[in-house]
Amino acid sequence: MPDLAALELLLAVARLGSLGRAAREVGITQPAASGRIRSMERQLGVALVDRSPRGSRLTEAGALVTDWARRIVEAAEAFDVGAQALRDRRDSRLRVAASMTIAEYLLPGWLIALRARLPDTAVSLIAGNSAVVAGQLLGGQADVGFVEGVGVPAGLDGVVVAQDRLVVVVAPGHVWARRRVPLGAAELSATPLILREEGSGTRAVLEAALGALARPLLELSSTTAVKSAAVSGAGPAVLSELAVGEELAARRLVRIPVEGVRLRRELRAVWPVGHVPVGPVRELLSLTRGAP
Amino acid sequence: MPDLAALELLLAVARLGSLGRAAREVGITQPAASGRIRSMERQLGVALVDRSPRGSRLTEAGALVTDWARRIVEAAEAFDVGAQALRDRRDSRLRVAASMTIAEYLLPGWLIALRARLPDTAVSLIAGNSAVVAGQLLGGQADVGFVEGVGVPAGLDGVVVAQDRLVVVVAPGHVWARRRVPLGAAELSATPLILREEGSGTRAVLEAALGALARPLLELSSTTAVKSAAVSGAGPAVLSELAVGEELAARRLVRIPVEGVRLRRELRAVWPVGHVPVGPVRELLSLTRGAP
DNA sequence: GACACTCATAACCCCAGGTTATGCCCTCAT
DNA sequence: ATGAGGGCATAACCTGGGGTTATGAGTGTC
Repeated sequence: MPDLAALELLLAVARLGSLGRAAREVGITQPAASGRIRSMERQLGVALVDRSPRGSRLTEAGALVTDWARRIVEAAEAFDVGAQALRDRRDSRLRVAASMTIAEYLLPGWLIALRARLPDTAVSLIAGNSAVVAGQLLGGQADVGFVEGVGVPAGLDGVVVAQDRLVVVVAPGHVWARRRVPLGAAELSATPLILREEGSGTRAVLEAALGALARPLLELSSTTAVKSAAVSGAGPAVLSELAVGEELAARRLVRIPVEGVRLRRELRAVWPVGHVPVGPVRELLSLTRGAP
Repeated sequence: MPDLAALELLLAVARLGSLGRAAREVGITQPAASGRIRSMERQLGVALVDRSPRGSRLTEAGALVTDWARRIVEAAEAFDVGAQALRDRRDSRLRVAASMTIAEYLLPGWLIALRARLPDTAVSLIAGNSAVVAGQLLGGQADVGFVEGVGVPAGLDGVVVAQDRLVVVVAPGHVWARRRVPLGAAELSATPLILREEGSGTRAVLEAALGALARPLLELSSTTAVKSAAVSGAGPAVLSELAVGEELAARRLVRIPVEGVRLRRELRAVWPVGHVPVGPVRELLSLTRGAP
């Protein structure tokens, strides 16, 4: 498996049309770039770039590989911006406190977009539940927060920035994967499901929407664990749409349509009452408005 | 930036709850794993795992980082399975020929799923346009093909496995990003757009749906180039929904609803007339049925 | 024909990350 | 209590991948 730096180099070559220029962009010398690309081609067993005395162009296979690589590099960029926010807890100009779900799935994308607009704004991130977020804001340790669930914590103002829908998913092998009729509320509430433990946000929403729930098939302590169990065919699970996007795209999970149930919760940006968002906070909010 | 192997190690630690066991799983020794995690914590400036004499558990920050890391590793897995298919052109048991769009966006996911069901089936991939795919199939160099566009090439049978929708997108700063009324066909066809060059599949679909088109704002030669131009605010672009999923999620692009135009094309699995799909081909098709 | 650009090759060098060997800490069973 | 065993850290050592500089060869362009 080639490493991240090599993939970035490949993207640079694709964009700039020359090994040497790509090398300069990623901060290495031309022979180093030449060698890296070659060793990558050896690893993959396919020629990736056509060298010519007046530049380098991607081959067919190279274009394909590059597009796959781009996805890795983009995920790495999200990781990087998130990690940086986690690290820079000191004297950041924009301090964000966010719930886990938001920090995990939405924030990196927002931060990448924010960096495009305000490249020099250092951002710091603290992740925690609603109470933690409220505490950070009221204690003056954060400038803006993001929470999920019903209502705004006391002492805070807020706006809805996104909707989180819960979806019912099963592994592709499950009988439900073949059904074409939407699931009804009655049937859903009568079926044992894979769920988070009692008290979790998603479970609360589900219980509120359905009233009674059948005894869970499995109770697990993290979203990831629920997802893995569902992927491996243990049974149907109910999860945030945000959490299963990749799995649905890759067909590791299949979404089962549901009708007659309202499985949404609001994701809100919040700030202390009276603090009208200005500056970087305002900028960040303008990015999030209308997000999925 | 930590490297891929380190991220995989972190995921293993999260899953197994012990540095030593994680080390064994990824094929290194315990001190090596210990060192890698530590150097990663140094890089990120955050403690990721709580070591105790009876195992290691992720910290809060560690859980967040791990979830971000998981996305990178999953993208890398898709890369890997694709790259392997590209390499193993010799004596593979399942030879797939696919159009670029499908090879790029859908096939890796299918191959991961297929590997879960048939771990020992070597898959090879050839990417090309419809004519290439048809040639490969009729010449006996491929077992199954995937093509986009209207109709099935002569001599082949096929089924629709997915719909590809074209979407209108703009950068978040564009005026259209604020509009709430759907775009009409007339308005769309009167607006200069960023498009692929004449003759490309997506452009053909657009022209078929709209009749006349305004002179393009920009004509570029790859989907990626169109996307980059749109992201950097050059203007509205029309692209396959498959190509812009990430950008929409990360708010680098905003989708503009359109009404009164049918912007779809079918993605089909194809095979030589008479060759009823059996074995691995049948298995692969069962995975793709009903995909987005 | 000189220059400017491409890429490749060769010789050298360094350190990140691996290994083995060992010790400390804690828990649990005898 | 006391060893056995699992879990982690530290230390000393080794290796090779990937970097560097220096140079040459091919192709346009002025």
